[in-house]
Order: sequence, then C-alpha cells, then structure tokens
Amino acid sequence: MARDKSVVKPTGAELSLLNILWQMGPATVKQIHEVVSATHKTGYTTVLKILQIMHEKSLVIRDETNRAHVYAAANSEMHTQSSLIKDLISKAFGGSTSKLVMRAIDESTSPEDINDIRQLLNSLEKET
Amino acid sequence: MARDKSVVKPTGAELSLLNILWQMGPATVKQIHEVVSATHKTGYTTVLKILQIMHEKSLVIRDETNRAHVYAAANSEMHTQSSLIKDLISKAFGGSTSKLVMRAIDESTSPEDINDIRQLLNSLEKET
DNA sequence: CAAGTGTTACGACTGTATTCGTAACTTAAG
DNA sequence: CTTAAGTTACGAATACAGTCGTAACACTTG
Repeated sequence: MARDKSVVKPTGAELSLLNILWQMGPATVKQIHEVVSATHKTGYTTVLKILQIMHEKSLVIRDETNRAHVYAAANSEMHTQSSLIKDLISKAFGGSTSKLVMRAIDESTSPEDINDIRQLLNSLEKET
Repeated sequence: MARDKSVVKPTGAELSLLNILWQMGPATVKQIHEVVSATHKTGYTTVLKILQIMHEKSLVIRDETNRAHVYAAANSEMHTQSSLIKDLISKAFGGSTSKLVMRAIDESTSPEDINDIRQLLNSLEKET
C-alpha cells in the first residue's frame, strides 16, 4: 500500500536536500551534489539514491525529458514546515501549539523577533 | 564512541514513554506498560526493551534497589522540548526561531492559544 | 528446599535510513 | 560504428528502531 502523501515525513538527509531544492529551485543531481559537497563529504550516488527514494515517496517530482533528470520539491517549504511542526506538537507538546510557541520563545528571541510575532498576532485578530 | 548526552534525541517510541514518565513520575515497567496498553497494543517486553535502550542512552535513570526496577526520565520535559525545538529549527527553519514561531501560529489559530502567546509577549516586554 | 509467579536480560527478526560500488544505459565525438 | 564521458539504476552493507519470544533470574509461599 502506498503511503499517504500527507503523512510522509522527510528524514534528516531528505530534509537537507529539500532545503537545497527550495533555495535553488529545480536542479539536476550534479547541481545538488555540488551544493552538498560544499559542506559534507557525500558521494554523488548517495545524493542520487536519496533523490530516487524521495521520488518514490513523492517528496520530489522529476522531469526526465533530458538525460540528466531535473528534480524539484513536491511540496512547498511552508507546507513541509507546517507538517513537521504539527508532528512535533503532537509528539512532544501534548498537542498544544501555544506550549511549543512559548518554549520556542523563551529559548531564544531577539527584540525584532518579538516584534514580528506581535505583528502577526495583531493581523490575525483583525481577520476575525 | 559513546554518544554525547546533550545530542541524544529521543525517537518516537522513546518520546511516548518519556511523556508517561513526566506525567506519572518514577514508575516500574509494569506501571508504564499499563498506561501504554490503554492506547496501544504493545507487548510488555517491548516497553521493557525500549526502557533498557533509553537507559543505555541515558535518557532515563533507574533505581535497581528492588526487584522491579523503577525508571525515571533523566531530563526534564522542558529540557527535552527545548532540545527538540532547537533541532527542528536548525533542520527546517534555517536556524530562525521566529520563523518557526510564526509558522506555528498561523497553523493553529485557536483564540486561547493566541491569547496565551500574547500574554507571554507582554510579560517579556515588561522584563526589558 | 521446591514450585510458581513476576521481572529482567538476551537475542532474533523486520523494516527503514544512509551510504556507496558497480553495472547499465545515453549521448556526443571521432 | 566505437569509444569515452556523464548519468541513472540496482543491489549490497551497515546502522538503528521497534517488536516480541524465550531463557534466566529473584522472590514468595507452602
């Protein structure tokens, strides 16, 4: 049985490749591997294999028109972030978003961050 | 090489046991298993095994004085939550706490949550 | 002490993640 | 067509997570 797309949670390695794709846009394995190589000693075929697995899981889409396939993230960064947050909230914060937010805020926050967050709260209230 | 305790990240199953320990306080395998059984079909020895592994990883401590060992979370819920949040922020939010907070807020727009968060922001500003 | 019950320890099995070597395939150049 | 270079596909090896059966051990009670 194929996995439900909405439940697929990228692993650590997969997330690092997704970050690259979100930043670069669609890219070939060669391009992605070059970026990865800048910070990790990872083999070309390792990157390829992970992309192939991600394709099976529908975490990425690929264009096979040309010899060098072009990969792109299947879901937006925002969508993926939301899904990861929801997962963490349910597993470690008893389902309470505000608990997570409060823990995050008293972890580390600059005055600018606090201001950004307050403005978001204000805009949410207006929409009511 | 032994893992650095500060870097140990509990897995899903481990986290669910930690949640029980935080709620109940120190408990025996039997007691923990009873709680787990209420919601999952998990064998007694499975719970035992995971607790033993957690002990190796120093995620829990145990008192072996009595025949039935008594397990307790090694770290506070708050400490663990912070560590999980930091991990997620670095892996999926480019290291930005405010990005995570903002994404979390516009995920759940529960009025109570928003109010809780606003109050936290207010109290932070006063402390300045 | 012997038997029975409760508990821990051990080891096996399955599944997934990560890594990479090697084979197979595709295309361009000569 | 033949070769060389670039690319994909496949399969193996390792590691960890999660599951549980069975063996070993410890204590209680007759």
